[in-house]
Amino acid sequence: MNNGAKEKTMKKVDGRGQRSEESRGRILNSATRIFAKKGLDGARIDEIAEDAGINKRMLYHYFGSKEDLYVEVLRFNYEKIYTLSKNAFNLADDSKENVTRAVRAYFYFLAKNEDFVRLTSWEALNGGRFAKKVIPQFFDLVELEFGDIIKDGIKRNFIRPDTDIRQVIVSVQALCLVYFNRREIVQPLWQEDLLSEEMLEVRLQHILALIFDGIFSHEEE
Amino acid sequence: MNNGAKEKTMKKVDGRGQRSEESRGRILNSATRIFAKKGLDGARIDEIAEDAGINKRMLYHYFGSKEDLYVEVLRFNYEKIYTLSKNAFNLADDSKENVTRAVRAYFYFLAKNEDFVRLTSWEALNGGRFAKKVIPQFFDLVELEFGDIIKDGIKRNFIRPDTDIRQVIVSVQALCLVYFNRREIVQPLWQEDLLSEEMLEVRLQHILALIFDGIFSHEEE
DNA sequence: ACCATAAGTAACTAACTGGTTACATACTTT
DNA sequence: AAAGTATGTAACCAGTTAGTTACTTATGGT
Repeated sequence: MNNGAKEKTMKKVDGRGQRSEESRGRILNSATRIFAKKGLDGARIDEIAEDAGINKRMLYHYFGSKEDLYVEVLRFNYEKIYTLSKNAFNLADDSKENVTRAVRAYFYFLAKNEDFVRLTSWEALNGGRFAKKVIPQFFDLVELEFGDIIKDGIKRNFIRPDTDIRQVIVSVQALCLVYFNRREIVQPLWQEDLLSEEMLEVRLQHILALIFDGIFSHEEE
Repeated sequence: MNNGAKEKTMKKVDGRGQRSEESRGRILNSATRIFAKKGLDGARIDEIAEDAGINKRMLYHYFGSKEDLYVEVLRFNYEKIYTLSKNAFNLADDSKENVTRAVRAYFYFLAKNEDFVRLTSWEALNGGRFAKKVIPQFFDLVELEFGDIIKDGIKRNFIRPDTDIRQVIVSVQALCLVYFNRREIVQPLWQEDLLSEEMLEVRLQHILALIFDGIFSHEEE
């Protein structure tokens, strides 16, 4: 419904159409930040409108309702990681390199998109009620691409044949996500900046070491 | 403040004192369930009061405010895992057995206390703002005990000496937590009951395999 | 029996929230 | 320039929420 109106205004390159697109964009960005920070319940429409420098009337004009806006925010952000998986998850000859690159890409994507981490965390807590409405393939897509990398690794005998791919995918997600998800709780205990270049790399190397020595075939034991 | 009133009523074994303790307990249980399900913002005081079969007036009498009740709920639930770490985290001679037992205890505690998983997840999303107020040692305690197990493993040469203990603790938490945290999102994709005895054991064994082959010294590679 | 107090009830309020409406202005097309 | 539409504003509404108040009932000590 909003998409229809959007397209109609889109064809105007200048003037009102452009301004409406700008407004939509500003709302989406503000809403992303505020929904990420406070969740669907905690976020206030008035706050989003004010932050976007737009009137509440216009916000409802563009997005219909709070929940609809929230869903649009999810779509807007999920598209980012969808793009990531299409670009960074390639199948080369070196299995170890494939996994490393995919995990690194995923890890640094999360590091640089805290809003995304938080949005998905809120979603997890309400059972993916809204995420399901938007791009239901999303979760699959990234996982499928990563799954292919693992499968290929098994075929090439770099990864143990009895590896449970689904479990590995959940584990990789877990190892990356929780670091950012619980950052604010861990930070005061560690007394270090978990987002510094060094600490990020330490964490990533730890994750890779854990994964590889777990899933790669060993000669011994 | 409430503790004072509580103690005063406690000394009566029967009658008013007992009933007030019962009421407090019922409120705490209802609040745990509802806060876990909907979070601090989503939960409604009226809903909690009704669920506890008590008047809202009394709820405020016992707990002062919504936030105070929330904090009490956190304390009430954190004490459970504190007890766990004291009972299940023992140092025996077999390092592998120590780690296995601790991880298993932690994993099954989470499996059987979904409210706890959700409460801590909500807390992670608001930066542990309220958790910090209650038992600030909590997070440390479990981690310290587990850290000791790892340290002991290193001393006994079962675990690589260059192991970053903090990273391992976060990773263990991650591998266990995310399975339950994202259960509702993973479930429709896997089309299996993630909480069935079999699936729980599959996940636990996967976690243990991943951890051990990561942190235990190998002869090769 | 009586009284002080704890436990409980229901109705209320002041503030706030998501959502709406009546109205004004700016821009584009013809 | 007229007309139509996109964009914007502010006041408003109905429902909800956390928290309160005035009042009643039950209990235990004396």
